Amino acid sequence: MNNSSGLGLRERKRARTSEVIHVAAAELALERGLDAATIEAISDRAGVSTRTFFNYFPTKEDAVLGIDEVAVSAELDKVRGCDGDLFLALFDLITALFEATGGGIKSDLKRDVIRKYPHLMTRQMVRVAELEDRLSAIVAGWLAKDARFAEQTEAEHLEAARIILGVSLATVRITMKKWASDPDPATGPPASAAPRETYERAIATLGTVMEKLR
Amino acid sequence: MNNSSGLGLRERKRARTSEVIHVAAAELALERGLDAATIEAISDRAGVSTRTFFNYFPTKEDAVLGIDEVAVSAELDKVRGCDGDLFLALFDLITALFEATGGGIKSDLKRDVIRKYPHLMTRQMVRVAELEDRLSAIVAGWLAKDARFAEQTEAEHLEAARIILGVSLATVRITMKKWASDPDPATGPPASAAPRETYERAIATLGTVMEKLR
DNA sequence: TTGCATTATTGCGTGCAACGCAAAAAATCA
DNA sequence: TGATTTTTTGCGTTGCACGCAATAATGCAA
Repeated sequence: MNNSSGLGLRERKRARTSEVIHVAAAELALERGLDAATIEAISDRAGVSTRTFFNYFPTKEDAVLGIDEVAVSAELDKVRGCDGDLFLALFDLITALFEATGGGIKSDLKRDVIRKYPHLMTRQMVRVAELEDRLSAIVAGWLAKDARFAEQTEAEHLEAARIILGVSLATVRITMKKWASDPDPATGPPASAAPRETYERAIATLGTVMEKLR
Repeated sequence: MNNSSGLGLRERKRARTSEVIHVAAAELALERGLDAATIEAISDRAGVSTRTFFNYFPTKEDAVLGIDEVAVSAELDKVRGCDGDLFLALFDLITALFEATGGGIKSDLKRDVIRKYPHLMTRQMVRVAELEDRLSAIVAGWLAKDARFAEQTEAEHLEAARIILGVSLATVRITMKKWASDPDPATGPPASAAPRETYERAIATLGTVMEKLR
């Protein structure tokens, strides 16, 4: 480790290659369509062999979305508290997982490609849902430190955490789908603010619905 | 239409073939594993060509689960009211979609195969989620006839319906996952009662959580 | 019952995804 | 520099998904 970033050359190069492949995949999907963006074409543009492609991404869709398993896992390992609203904290965590990879142009690309192929959002959600165990453990940790859940057992915390997580994921999915189907916001305001508010209102709606339906 | 079932011979034969393929797929998956249950092997056992396989199911997993698009659509077209608890009515609707196809041995097969390969449950949920628009329209209809939502606009009904649907799907998924990971219930009591109660308790938990977290 | 129209089945061929394996290339370290 | 470890790559294999056109089965009408 003789450099400034704390990462060896190998790791940096690996991250860079991952990004190159992702960008190639996403751009190709935007330019010529998802079907035409074949793995061979993506690999060509990225300047790697098709075999190397699979050393970085298990599926084409993962490459288009730029899902970097290592980065996602690292993001999960960050210790997070929950100071304010639990649902909002969870929203931030989930969206952080979406964008885990370091960023750069990627966010915009990802947004465009999901806009064009909304089913990728579902894919993305499924991927996050696969982290269910780790995520619900985090939420359970939050509950354990929350005075309002002090009287509950650890098992009950986990139970509640799973439900909260599932509900949040569903709500994020709805939120993002709406966001993706919206007409372009004219590149005006910070595009990332809107979904968070939409999500917040959706949770509020859920609150009143639960109240009325019991 | 000169028979008792109201279906022509063609339709009956089609339904039968669909079932034969599904059973072959599920049994093979149970006997030799999901990977070994190749489309060629399934088709062989079902006595059809591999090409015919794709005339009935778009993917191998759909065949294993026995997802009959026609039957699902028919199930959706049944008019359903919501007399009692809305969440429970939604649970019944969703699980009815799961089992849509007419049944027979299928339910047991399906249960076993999902037990063995839980990720198929996620697949199943994704399939149902693809019906989001039609399902949320149904729920919105229920809300429209509900006195407690009388003051809301149609758009608000649809908005709330989407959220309710998403939450229910998530909860069903959690419920079914738990059910699938449970040890065999010794073939004792009606196995279908348990998930419904588990779901009911989960919704109740969500209610108290929402109360505490606002 | 027979002939016609419709629909289903099948074989063939294509393209692509995914991955195992071992050789070659590159990066790290001593 | 030379040895070690990791990465990249080429090659080959298997299986999924489907288009197309020929063939077979079925339903319908005369």
